[in-house]
Amino acid sequence: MARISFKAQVLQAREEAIVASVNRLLAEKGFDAMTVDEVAADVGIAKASLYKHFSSKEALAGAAMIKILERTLAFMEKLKAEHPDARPAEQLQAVARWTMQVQLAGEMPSLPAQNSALRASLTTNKPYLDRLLQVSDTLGAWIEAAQAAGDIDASLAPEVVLYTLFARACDPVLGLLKLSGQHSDGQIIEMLLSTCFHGLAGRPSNA
Amino acid sequence: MARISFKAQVLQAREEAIVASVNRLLAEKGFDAMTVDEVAADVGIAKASLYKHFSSKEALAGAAMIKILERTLAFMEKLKAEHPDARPAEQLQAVARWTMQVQLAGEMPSLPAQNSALRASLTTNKPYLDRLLQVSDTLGAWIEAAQAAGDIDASLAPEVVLYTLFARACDPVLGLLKLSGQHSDGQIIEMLLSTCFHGLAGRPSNA
DNA sequence: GTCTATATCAAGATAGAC
DNA sequence: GTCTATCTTGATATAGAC
Repeated sequence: MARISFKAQVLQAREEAIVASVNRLLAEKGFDAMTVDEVAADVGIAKASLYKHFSSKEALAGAAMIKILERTLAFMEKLKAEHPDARPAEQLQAVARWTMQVQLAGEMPSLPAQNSALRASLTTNKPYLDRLLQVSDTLGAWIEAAQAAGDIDASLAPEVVLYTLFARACDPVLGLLKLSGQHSDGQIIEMLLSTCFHGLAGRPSNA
Repeated sequence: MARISFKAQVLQAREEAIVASVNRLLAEKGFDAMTVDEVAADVGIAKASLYKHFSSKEALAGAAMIKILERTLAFMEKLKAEHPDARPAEQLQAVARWTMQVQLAGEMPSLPAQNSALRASLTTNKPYLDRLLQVSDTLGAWIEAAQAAGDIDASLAPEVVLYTLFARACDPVLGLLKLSGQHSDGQIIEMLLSTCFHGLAGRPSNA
């Protein structure tokens, strides 16, 4: 591992602090409501300094997305290592549970599906696209294996399953339930996991 | 029914045209990306004229939401009239299918969950709140009946089911699948309905 | 690379004539 | 109520000194 100068370490730490702030603000208010002034104030530096590190608001969001994708990849690697013999469907459920926990912790950045400037920026952000592809590939392999094993509905197109898992990772339902304050975090997660994998109808009882 | 002057009819027709434009733009680009200039241009009137009808951008969105809630209420009334003996779970599924069709038709306005100015405006918009409550009450009654009948998982809090149905009515997954172009509208709806009511795991086969 | 101060611009809202 | 022209604001981004 190459030695890194002290100066570079400070720089890197600053960038990590920026990304952490962006991540939190994206989770809390979303991309459109987040302002660059807020980010700068939160980090404790001047806005112009922010722009020395990241060239645009979109680049900030991209960095936050890269970070969460890397956390996701790390979690999936840990799953593979710790439960090498788990059924693919169990791995998928573990990932879904983890994304909900991240969401409950206020650490899941969620981007608007429709902002075109942001989309344009992300689709030319290679580091982001690489990690997105890597996450999709790992999940895709588990999905197909789970379908072959009969644990995930084989009549569903794999991309439907994949998109659904991504969508549930930032589903507004979780935030609404949390806001209503009538259930514990654990209850919320178990109910949403159940609706995700077994639907509103639930597992049929043997009547 | 009171007679309405010709002038008032023209006015009303104009307002309906405005709401229709807003509805389409909200469905297409979302609240934040929609501009009042666009709405005015789409309707074919000056922006200042728009503001004679609606006092703010938030009020425009409110009018569109009222419209879609009224369409929803009308659909549910029709369901009750035409299928008085249907199981509550079937009614719920029919509503979910209908909302997906509306979404596929590009007629489902979707508002950001986090925009605070918009939320503040809607929470003081009585006509909107009234209709929202009415829709929620009808759905809530069906949900509890379906749980009693064993067709909806009784271990789920009713509000989880309600929020989930609302969320699936503007789920981004549908738009993504439509965009990918690999499935017909009918296939998309059936797959998403299945994941909604029977989950990613699907109905267990009798192995 | 950090700061203060400023340019620039898009978009919500309004003035005032007709 | 409709228009054209304008006001105002908030937010992205940058200039230029240190």
